[in-house]
Amino acid sequence: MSEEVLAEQIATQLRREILRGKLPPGATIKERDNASEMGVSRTPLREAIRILATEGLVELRPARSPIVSMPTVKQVSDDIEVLLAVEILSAELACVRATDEDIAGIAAIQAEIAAKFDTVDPLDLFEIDMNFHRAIALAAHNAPLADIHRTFLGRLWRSRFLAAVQRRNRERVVAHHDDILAALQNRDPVAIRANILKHIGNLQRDILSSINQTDTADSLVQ
Amino acid sequence: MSEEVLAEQIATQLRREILRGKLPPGATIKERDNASEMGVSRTPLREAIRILATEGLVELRPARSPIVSMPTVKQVSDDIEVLLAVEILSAELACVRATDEDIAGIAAIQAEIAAKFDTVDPLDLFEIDMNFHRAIALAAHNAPLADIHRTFLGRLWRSRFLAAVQRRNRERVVAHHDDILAALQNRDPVAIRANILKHIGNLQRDILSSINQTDTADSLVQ
DNA sequence: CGCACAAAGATGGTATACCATCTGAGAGGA
DNA sequence: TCCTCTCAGATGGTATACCATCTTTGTGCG
Repeated sequence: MSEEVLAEQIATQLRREILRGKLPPGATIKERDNASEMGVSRTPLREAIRILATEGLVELRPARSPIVSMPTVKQVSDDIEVLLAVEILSAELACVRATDEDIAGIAAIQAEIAAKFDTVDPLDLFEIDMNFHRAIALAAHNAPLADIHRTFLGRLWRSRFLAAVQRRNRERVVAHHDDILAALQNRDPVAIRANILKHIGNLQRDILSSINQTDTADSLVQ
Repeated sequence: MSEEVLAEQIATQLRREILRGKLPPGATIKERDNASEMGVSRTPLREAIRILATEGLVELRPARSPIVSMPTVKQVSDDIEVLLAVEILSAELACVRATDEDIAGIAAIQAEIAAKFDTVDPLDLFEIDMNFHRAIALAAHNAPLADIHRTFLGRLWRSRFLAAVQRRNRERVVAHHDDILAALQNRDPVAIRANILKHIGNLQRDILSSINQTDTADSLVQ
């Protein structure tokens, strides 16, 4: 038994494979095959699948193999709707509750994004961008709210990534983050709401146009 | 194999026992004991515990027995904060997206509450009250949002119940629901936001005063 | 008398074997 | 030729046995 529970490790590995596209939407995850492939038994693999199911990354079907989620446009749109509300609430709360250290940490992440934007690979940049938003959610000092935020960020990870590689706009992203950061530093809930709304609103538009371009049906396919 | 997956049945039963207080906060749930007691094996019981853990009703501890959650005031307060935001967003969306059937169903539930308020037992009334709020969340036609709502309603169930039996105010509850329903029927997002805020704001006050009265420490104990 | 260490029991984590159900292919009849 | 029924393989659900670790208690030494 290593440092972490096996099911968590498996979930982490599967999550990466799903988000990176190695396990494309629609792929089945057979308990026996994947378990033997990863060198573990079915029990922890099964538990890992349940974890990913609560995160919305895989879909359980009664008496059938679970499949990697293949969200419809409606589902993606709903997820964005929730993410937007959660980000706004988190940011507003952060204006009140964030410590100076919280804000300094967020500013550091933003500086890192600005510095590395043109040099680092998109995947890694994406992780940093995610950290920016995660840090704001954490600065709200509301644990369940941060949990929801993490869940929906993960659920939208793939859609966001597909949209981002297709529409890479340094000025806009950096400027938006600057606006958000400035509002937080001024502890101005009204301004931060407007800035988040603008930022995620663009995200929504990008994702939906990305889906429409890459796919004619109503589902995201690999 | 019966109509539903065993783990779900076990989760439902355990959930009821927790919410009804048969399994008080702080109680340990030993896999072997509870499994043999319920006549099932450890595997599905274990899975049920994980389900309840994602709902926040039980708390997993590494290499220890899971315990029924014993939320602190801070945790309850955070949960209410999320519930409030989710209810407001749901209600606003419902003003736009609810079908006439949705609204009629909600009105019917409200009528049932008003009719049964003084006759039915608090536990059953509570279920109906929960249905009222659930119905509004469902009328937003955003599945993940409704999931979050259900989760936090469940998480706060016990706190709300303890507060409700202690402070039973027919006029206020019915009037609040009437206001919310009227705003929905008028499809007035601004009014419904104000009315939900008032309703849940009272809930928050009641719960916190209830905790302070029944417990001097910072946790909810049986 | 008290503290520390060790051993045994308890308990969650993992592996595996068995069972019920679903799917799909193939054979047989209309 | 096509439909249907049956059977075998596949696959998820469940039970159980084993393992690692933690807790607790008791004993022995200081």
